[in-house]
Amino acid sequence: MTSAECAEQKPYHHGDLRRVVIDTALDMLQEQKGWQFTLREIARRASVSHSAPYRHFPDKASLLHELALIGFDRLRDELLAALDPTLGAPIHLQALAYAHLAFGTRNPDLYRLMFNADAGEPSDIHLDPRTQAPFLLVIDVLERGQREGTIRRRSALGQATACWAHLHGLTMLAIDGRLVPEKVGDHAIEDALATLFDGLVLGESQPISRN
Amino acid sequence: MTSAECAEQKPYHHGDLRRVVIDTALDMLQEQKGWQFTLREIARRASVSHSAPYRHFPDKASLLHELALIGFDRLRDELLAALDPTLGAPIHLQALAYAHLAFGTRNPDLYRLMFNADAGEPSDIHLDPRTQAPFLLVIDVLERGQREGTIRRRSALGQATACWAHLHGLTMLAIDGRLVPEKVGDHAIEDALATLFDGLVLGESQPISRN
DNA sequence: TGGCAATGTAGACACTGACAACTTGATCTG
DNA sequence: CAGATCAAGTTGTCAGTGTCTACATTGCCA
Repeated sequence: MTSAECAEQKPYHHGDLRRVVIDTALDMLQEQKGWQFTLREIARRASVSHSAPYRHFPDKASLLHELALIGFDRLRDELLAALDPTLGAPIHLQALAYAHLAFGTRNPDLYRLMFNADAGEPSDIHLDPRTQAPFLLVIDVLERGQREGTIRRRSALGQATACWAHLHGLTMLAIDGRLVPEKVGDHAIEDALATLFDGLVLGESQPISRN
Repeated sequence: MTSAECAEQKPYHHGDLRRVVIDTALDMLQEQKGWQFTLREIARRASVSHSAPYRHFPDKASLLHELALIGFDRLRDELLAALDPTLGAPIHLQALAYAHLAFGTRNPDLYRLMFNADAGEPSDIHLDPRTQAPFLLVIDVLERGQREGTIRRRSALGQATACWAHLHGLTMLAIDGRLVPEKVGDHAIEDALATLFDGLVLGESQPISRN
């Protein structure tokens, strides 16, 4: 029985505008190319005056900041969902890799927003624990693999950075349509991941390739 | 004896405006954060009317496109300068890696612009031969290394994609200030590259670490 | 009951990208 | 050498944007 039920005449106060602004912005990120959506368009879609969103976000940059943090939450959730403790570390890493790629491919503009740290903020976003969660996940799996003897013994932090960079780069290239088959082959992603795992996994246990 | 010499009163026609627009835009990319410079600011700096640049670029996106292509030219030049045919493939790759990183670090916003393919164009930029040149360089070195027996035998295309992704990701993370030591260790870049080379280089010849 | 703080509205300002119409001047042709 | 032509630069204009200020509405608490 919320007040939003009598849709005949909308009440003066929206009641849940902050959430609606965020949801609308996320929708527009999915639709549009680039995150050059406008606050006024968001207000229009929410049937609210053009400056109402400013009651909830001091400026556009802070909305972008919030969206990026939500993106990291979602990425962490999707990586968590891909975890299966019964599997060994190498397969585990592969599942994480494909989950990461899938997330980026499904939310290209949100993904770009998360990592660009543009939008005016001095990229202090990367110090937020919410952005660190996915990284810590990878470190855990690597350390477990080193204890199991399936992962090459090196600084897990360095290996995690390597995974992070590799996956991030691959995702960006995929998002930007840079992995066109004529240039990079038909199995670019699998091949690139194979080289990453060549550097991580001990022994000849090649990661299973997707078909 | 150009007409630009009598600076007392500037002539009606600038004479070299296209180049000046590009150079000014490149300057602003270096100064500012983000490529949200304005065409009008460029015109102001060039002491030219606000719509003069439109005689040389149909819109802002096409200027960004041109800037990105110039960026790829410069990246190719810097990678070429790092090449030394007397060296073996592994060291060679390491030199390319550091050159790539240096380029991105020195021109962060230009680098981001090159890869974002945002700005409205449908990312057809990646089909331009000018953007392919750096990629082909890496393939050459990898194929040579495979013939020499210093590089693991795999699809060179896939390995090149792996290098490309790894380097791109690492550069982006570095540019975005994501590799803060508290999170990722003091030797994040060296460590991450070590894992890449673990996956590429045959035998125990570890790449020389920078100190 | 009254007032206050949160939330929404209306209006304004400077700025931007883009377009149209006009001006200038070099260059080419008869 | 006169004059057309056309690239290149100018002013003016328009819709749209982010952001600020002043005002309106309303739920809630003393």
